[in-house]
Amino acid sequence: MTFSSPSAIPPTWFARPSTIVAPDSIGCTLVREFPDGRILRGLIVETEAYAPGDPACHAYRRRTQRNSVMFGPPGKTYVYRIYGIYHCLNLVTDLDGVPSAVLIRALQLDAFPPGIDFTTPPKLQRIAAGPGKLCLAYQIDQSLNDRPLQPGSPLWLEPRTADLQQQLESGALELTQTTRIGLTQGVDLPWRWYLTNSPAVSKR
DNA sequence: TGAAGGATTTGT
DNA sequence: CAAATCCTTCAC
Repeated sequence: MTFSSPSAIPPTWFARPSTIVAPDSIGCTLVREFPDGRILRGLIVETEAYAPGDPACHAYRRRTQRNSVMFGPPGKTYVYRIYGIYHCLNLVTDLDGVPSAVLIRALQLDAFPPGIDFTTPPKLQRIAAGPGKLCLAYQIDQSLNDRPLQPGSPLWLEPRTADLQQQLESGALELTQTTRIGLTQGVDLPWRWYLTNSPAVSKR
């Protein structure tokens, strides 16, 4: 017997500009279901937006095989390999035909991920502090590209808890908006957001 | 068909 | 600051 998760974020939620979805994603939970059925959850604490007309966006020049999923409907994964070593996870956003995405840059995990040997275990708060590191922890590679973000898939999102939402509204928790990291173009666009003072953010 | 370089991370 | 490492993208 299977039930659709009432708390999963629906595709329509992603059908907005990446500059809106990116800050809205902070505080949501990224859920990973491994092939063996184990579930891992992490709070999204850092994101970046990539949008049409943005020279740093992979889809800036034209549609290619790699970036094609960004041109498609929202609510799917866009995973790419970076520097031949790591992977990065994006959420495809905005309307079908509008190439844009939100890069997930850091997660605050609630448990150590399975399947990884830590000879010298780092702090739990730093294990998913960075886009490449969170993909290692979540075992995300290109086989998870172009997957719907919904229960039954390897990855999906759950909304902010009422408590966290209230903390944001009351100012007990805040978002910091600043410029993106590691770029050579579009360096001045303030399209990076993170949960202020979170110990799991990649860089401050 | 070849060459340059990248939305990173770690260690020197 | 340089290395690791590979594949995408663009130029010839």
